Amino acid sequence: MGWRIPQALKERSKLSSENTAVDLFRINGISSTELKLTKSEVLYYEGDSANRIYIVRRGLCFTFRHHEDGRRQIVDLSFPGDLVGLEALTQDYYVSGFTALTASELVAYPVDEFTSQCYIVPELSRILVEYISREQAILTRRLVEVAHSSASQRIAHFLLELRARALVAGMQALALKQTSPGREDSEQDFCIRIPHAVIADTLGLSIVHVSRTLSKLREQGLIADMEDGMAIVDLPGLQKVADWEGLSPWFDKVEGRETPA
Amino acid sequence: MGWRIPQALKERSKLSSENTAVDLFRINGISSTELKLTKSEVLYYEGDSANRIYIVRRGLCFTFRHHEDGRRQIVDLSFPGDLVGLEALTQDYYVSGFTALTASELVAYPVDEFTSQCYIVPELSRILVEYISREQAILTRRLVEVAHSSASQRIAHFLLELRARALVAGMQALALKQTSPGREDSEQDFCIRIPHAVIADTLGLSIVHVSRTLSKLREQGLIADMEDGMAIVDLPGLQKVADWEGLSPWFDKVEGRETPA
DNA sequence: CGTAGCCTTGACCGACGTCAATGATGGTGG
DNA sequence: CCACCATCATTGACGTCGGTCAAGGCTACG
Repeated sequence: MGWRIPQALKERSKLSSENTAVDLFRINGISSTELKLTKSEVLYYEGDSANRIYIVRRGLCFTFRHHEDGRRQIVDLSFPGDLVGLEALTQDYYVSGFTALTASELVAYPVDEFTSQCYIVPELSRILVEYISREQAILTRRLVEVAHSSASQRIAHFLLELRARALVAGMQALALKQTSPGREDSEQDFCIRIPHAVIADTLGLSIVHVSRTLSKLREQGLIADMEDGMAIVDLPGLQKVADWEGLSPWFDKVEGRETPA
Repeated sequence: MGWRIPQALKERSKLSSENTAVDLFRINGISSTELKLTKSEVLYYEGDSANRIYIVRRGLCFTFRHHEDGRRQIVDLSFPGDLVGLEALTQDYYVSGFTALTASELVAYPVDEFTSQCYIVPELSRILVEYISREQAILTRRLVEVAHSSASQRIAHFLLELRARALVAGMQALALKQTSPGREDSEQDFCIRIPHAVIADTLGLSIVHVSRTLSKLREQGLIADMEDGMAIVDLPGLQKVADWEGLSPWFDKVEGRETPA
């Protein structure tokens, strides 16, 4: 029952598109509306009629659903550049709600204008498929994580994902600031400020346990409290705990035994 | 903190396409190859180079990934009519593996032929987006489920999902047969035969606990052992335990309180 | 008859949830 | 400037759901 090393796995997608979604929508004459959300403001709820698609320009938001017991599951965070509300393409009502974690700016596109174009313009189809696939990869990953990992692993992974996505989105830090200018990725790294409740609801843990687990990571010297949030102090160490493989969900180890059905 | 009743929620997708995927692919001249899988045969592993897309014609299969500790997570089951391996559209290597639960027949399409067409032919784009969205809905749902539900709820829900998807796919039962001809949905209903290990790996539970939980459901008179698998005896009862809302993930109750960030 | 899967059951234990009390912080209005 | 309150974080005590280990049974199959 050994580990089989697959071919080298590439980070980049086959379908890299040069234009951003925003550009594409503009080029194709889809009308846009700017809008702002204040912290904690809800853009739409589960069950609201779905008639718009959005792109986040600034700020940090998230998509959520509610369990019947009233508890909240955060399905995914949205960073600047992310597409939001794609459910509107295939459904009449949103299945998830969407709200702002920090004050945010979005652009809204009417979905009917969108659908009339999106299947005709190859570029748009492509960006859609690509984007939904990416979302799906993140979701799948999170599913595996929530189903099989310990609290420390989940949290470590979550912090790394936050960092990676924020960097991709061009944020130097998360609703916050960089610790000391000039540092890159050595001991003291990235600074994160986010309520424990958000971590808990994303990873399916209780707030209390998130607090305890963060304390443990702190004791282990992996993260530290800064004046404006927590910082990743030992990036390699945290990556080891989280079994980090990069933002893309590629595996660098694959089990090669016969798979019992 | 009351429940807000949203607008009536519809089951149907906005983008209902009359042609099946198989028809569409044929019409657009994409070359196809038939292939068979024996029980437990693996079609591809995580890390294999991704150059084909498949459609399941007969049998029951599933997509899996491995956790670094060697444990298996089943990401989704595939029923006849389901598209498989769409990761090939956006990535060079499969991120998940795919294998047959029962002897199965598939059709394979080369992905390069596919990509040259799929963004140009609106019908194809549409079916893609629609399909991936559907997959994503199931995934999201499962995430919420795994994160927040008890073992009985997860299992009850899983059984109902199996039943619903099998019926959609036109299977009268699951690798099996209908119990007594003439019954519809009264006391004795649908018959399911599936290894406990599959349930466990799908829902993130141990085999032992799956066994225990099924026993409990049996004691409660919700399911029963038949000579060729288990049958759902009390459908409404099971739906109540699972908090079943139908195959589509629409909520019929939405919490309307302000959402704390 | 022996072996290999798969299911079941019991004993035990640990990770995580719940409840509750206490602090730290920061914004707001008087 | 301070009192007040809301939000968020922390910590302890305690309970439980579900994992692990191990043994035993059932069926299928060579």
